[in-house]
Amino acid sequence: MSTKNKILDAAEQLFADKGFNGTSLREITSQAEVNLAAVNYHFGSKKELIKAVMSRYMNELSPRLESALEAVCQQQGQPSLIQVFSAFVEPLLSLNEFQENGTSNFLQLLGRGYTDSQGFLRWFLTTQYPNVISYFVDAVQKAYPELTPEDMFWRLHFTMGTIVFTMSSSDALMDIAANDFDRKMDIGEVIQQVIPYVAAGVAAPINRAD
Amino acid sequence: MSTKNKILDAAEQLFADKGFNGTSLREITSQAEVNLAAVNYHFGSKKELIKAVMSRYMNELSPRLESALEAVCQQQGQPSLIQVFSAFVEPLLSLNEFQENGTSNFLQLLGRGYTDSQGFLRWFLTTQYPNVISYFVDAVQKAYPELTPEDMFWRLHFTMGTIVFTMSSSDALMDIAANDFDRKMDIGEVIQQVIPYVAAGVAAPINRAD
DNA sequence: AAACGGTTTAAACAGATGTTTAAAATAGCC
DNA sequence: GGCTATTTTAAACATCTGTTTAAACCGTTT
Repeated sequence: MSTKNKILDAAEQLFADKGFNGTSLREITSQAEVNLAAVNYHFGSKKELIKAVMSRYMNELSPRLESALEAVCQQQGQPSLIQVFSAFVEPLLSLNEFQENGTSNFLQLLGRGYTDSQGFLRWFLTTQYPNVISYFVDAVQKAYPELTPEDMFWRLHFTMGTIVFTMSSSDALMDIAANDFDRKMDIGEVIQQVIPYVAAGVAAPINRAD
Repeated sequence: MSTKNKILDAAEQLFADKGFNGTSLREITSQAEVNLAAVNYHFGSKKELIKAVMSRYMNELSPRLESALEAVCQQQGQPSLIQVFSAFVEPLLSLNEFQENGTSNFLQLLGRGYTDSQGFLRWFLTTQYPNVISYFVDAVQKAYPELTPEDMFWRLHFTMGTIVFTMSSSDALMDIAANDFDRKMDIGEVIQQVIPYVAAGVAAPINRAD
């Protein structure tokens, strides 16, 4: 395994667990068993390392996501919102073959990126991977044509929030659920739990009474 | 204004903007125009300061929240989920009279607390203010009796996630909305937008097919 | 006026942070 | 083997972190 990949793997795990600000380069390099200076040699800076960790996942995920959403859009008849959201499941779960804890790590990183470091990661994702977003918007548009662009905007961000936030604390939540309900869930089951919720949320009737 | 309150005000604003880890005591004390050592003198440590900032809001909010939820529970007839969630609106908006940007700041702080510092704030809130949560669970239970405790657990956390996550990036989202749709919203309108979404999410049909 | 408790202050503390340096080690190539 | 370019290494860098210290300050009480 190359030094570069050892750093990426260690950084990914630590970033997911403790956030970007909460993880030092020394923690990363000692877990990766490489020299401290290797990060700046291979990546230039900590900020570039964060981008590299996210890019590795996005480059794996975004083509699968785009084709899955495309398939839903192009199937004959109007797709349901459940179908649109379900299109995410397989690509997301496939990250587990790409990397250990891949699905969970990626979603946690996404959550971190929205709140840590003044949202520069949100800028990075929306500018670097605009296709995923526009494909998704098209799919939802087809499934729920009555939704105005403005309502769509908000509901997509609510959805993003639900997913990302849930996943960023999914480990803690799964622990609680295991204790309280005696049922051990994996990340796939949590995703299955959240889909009806977000689908119903997006499909909620529009309240123009106010 | 006392030194203690000057620190609390400055810390609140900075914590909301940049997170707990992302804000140093020197930033806080220089914005508050007090000496650096004042934080440790008055609060003991940074961690205690964080608790104090949150407590100031929770002590203001939780009695209002409890009585609002109690009122919804005790009204005759079965309350709707929209009513349950709407019970949060007035208490939350009342924070704006208590403090400038109070509503927005508090919700952002809540969002920070879930992801920053390994969730110690989640522990703090659930142990220090269990009444708010149990009142809320009761109210939802009444509004949607078919929901099993396990599904309830997940959907309440999805809801928490939606709210908190949306609000923690509400400033950025409101900016985008103002640009794209030429409509300036305030925090109250965002809350009104999110209520149908979370109400429909919690009310979603249970999928036991898997 | 003196003594006192509470508060503020400047300074220093020890440790952690991201980054840079220059020498050492390693690899690939003629 | 000898040369070159890439990579690794230990050490130092300057800066920032939360916290502590001890002296100074202030209003109150004796």
